[in-house]
Amino acid sequence: MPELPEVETIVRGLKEPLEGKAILGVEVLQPDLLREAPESFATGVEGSRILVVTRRGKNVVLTLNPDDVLVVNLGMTGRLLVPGAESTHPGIRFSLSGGSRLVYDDVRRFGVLERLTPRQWADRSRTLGPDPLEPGFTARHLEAALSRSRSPVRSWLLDQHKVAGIGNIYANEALYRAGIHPARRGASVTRDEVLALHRSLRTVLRSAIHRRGTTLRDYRDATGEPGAFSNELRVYGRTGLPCRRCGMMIRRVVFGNRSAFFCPGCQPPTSPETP
DNA sequence: AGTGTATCCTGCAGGC
DNA sequence: TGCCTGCAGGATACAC
Repeated sequence: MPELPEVETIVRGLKEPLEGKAILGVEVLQPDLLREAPESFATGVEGSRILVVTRRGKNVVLTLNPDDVLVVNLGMTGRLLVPGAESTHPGIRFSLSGGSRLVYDDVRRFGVLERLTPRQWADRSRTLGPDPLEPGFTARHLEAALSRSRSPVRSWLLDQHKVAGIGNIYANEALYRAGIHPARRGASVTRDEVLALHRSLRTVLRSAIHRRGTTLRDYRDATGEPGAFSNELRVYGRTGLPCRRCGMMIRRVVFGNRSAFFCPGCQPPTSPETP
C-alpha cells in the first residue's frame, strides 16, 4: 500500500511526536509482524530512546539509542499511528515517555518490524537501489541501468534493488506521463524516453508528497488522515475510463502478478521512433 | 537473469 | 441476505 510519498508523509508526521521520546513498554499483539520472539523484541527496544525518524525507500527507519535500528516495512496495509488516530487492527503498541503512544496497525499483517544493529541495517540498505528523489538518482544512472534490463520497465521500477520507493501506483503513473508502455523491455526505452521517465518519476513523486500521498482505501498518515493524490491519478485504477489527454479508454493488463494500467493512445507498445 | 506462480492475510465490491 | 469470485499501495521463495 504505502509507496515513497505515503511513507515520506508518515515519517514527516512522526518526527515531532517521536524524536527524543523513550520507549517504556512494548505490547506485541500480533507476533507474526516480527522476525524474532516477541519477548526478545520487547526487551530489546524497551529503555531505548528514539533519536531520529527517517525513510529509506518504503521503509520507516527509527534510529534508537544506543545501538539499535528499528526498521518498519508497512507492507500493504500497515500504519504507524500516534494518539488521536483510530486503530482498528493494532499489532504492536509502544508506550512512550511523556504518556504518549505509538501503535503499529495492520489489517493484512504483511508488514514487518525488525530490530537491527546499525551494521545489519547498513548492509540491508546497501542492497536497495537509490532513492529517486536523491541527487544520486540521475537520468544518466537510470539510462545505464535500464539499458541492461530485458524485463518490462514497470517490473524494473518495482524492484527495490534497482530503485527504492516506487510501487505499483507511481510506476504506472510515471510511465503514463512519460508515454512509455509498461510492458516495454527496459533496454528498448530510448534515450529521450528515459529522460522523460526520469523527469516524470520525480514530478509525480514530489507532487504526491505535496498531496500527502494517495488514499484508495487503506492508507492513512500518522494522524489517521488520508492523502489527496487520488484525484491526480491518470491511469491507475481507471480501467475503461477515457484518457484525459487523448480520450482513448484506459486499459488494464496483468503481468508480474500485478495490474498495469496504460493508455493505448499515449503509450504505444513499441517506441514511436521504431515502428 | 528473468518470469510466472504461489504464499502470507483480511476486507470489500460486484455478480448471481 | 448469503455465497462466490476477484481484487488490493508489498515482498519473497520456488521451479523453469
